[in-house]
Amino acid sequence: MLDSMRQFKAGIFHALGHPTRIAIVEFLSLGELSVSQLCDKVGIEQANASQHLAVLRNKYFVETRKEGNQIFYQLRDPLLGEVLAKMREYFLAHMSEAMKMLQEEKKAAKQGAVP
Amino acid sequence: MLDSMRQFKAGIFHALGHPTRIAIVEFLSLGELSVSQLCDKVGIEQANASQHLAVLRNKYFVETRKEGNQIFYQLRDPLLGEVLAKMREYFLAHMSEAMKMLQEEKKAAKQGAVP
DNA sequence: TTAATACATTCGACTATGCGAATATTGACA
DNA sequence: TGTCAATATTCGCATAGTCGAATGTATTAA
Repeated sequence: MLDSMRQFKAGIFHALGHPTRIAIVEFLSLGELSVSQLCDKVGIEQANASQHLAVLRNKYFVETRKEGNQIFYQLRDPLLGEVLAKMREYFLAHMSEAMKMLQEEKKAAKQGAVP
Repeated sequence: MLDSMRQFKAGIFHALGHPTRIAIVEFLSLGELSVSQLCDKVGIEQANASQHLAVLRNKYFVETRKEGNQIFYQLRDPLLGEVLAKMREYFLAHMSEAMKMLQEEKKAAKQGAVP
């Protein structure tokens, strides 16, 4: 049972563990958006957006409203915003490390790009 | 730059997006532990533990203390505990959904197990 | 120095995830 | 009805993550 709970928690984090989904959640935290609006803002293909939205739906992060032809997504619980706010605190408190990590990621990306 | 920030955030969530690492963080939140102690508590192989600890180290979630032959791990920032506490609130507020998700995961696991 | 212990890293196999292209579904409207 | 527009799903491929076994590296003790 404990293990199930951990699986649940990990699932939550995992769903937020992709930059595109972070972007989606951030945009939605400002208000509801249709899929095509999200595609524009985030800058991704429609199919890809649907896939990421499916992940967020499966974890009950978002809910949808159908209006004619299109579907509007919005965040389901302001608590999620608070979690992200706590995360922001964490980011600020560890800004120097954040920068270090970003540097390292850039380095790794460059190495990967010159094979 | 915004994108880098999102990558950073996603990296944080991603690092917590695995049940084994959740377990590790939960045990460490009670106090520091050596690797072998963690292996016992979590119930995983030593190599696997090292791999997961490497992920947590790369994200600066944990810090280490060497004592003789062994290495003790502890959480690095109580803020992380607060993030997890917020998450706990979220879990409690969505308990019914959590159960639903667990049911679905069990179903999927059973289907996968009878090919 | 050698042997043993504790931890880290690498390796190979497997699984999962992400992407765009193609395809399906649904609703609006002529 | 047929067609278009918006969204979802499926498919094939490539990449990344996970696991245990094997190997590497320190550190302690004999």
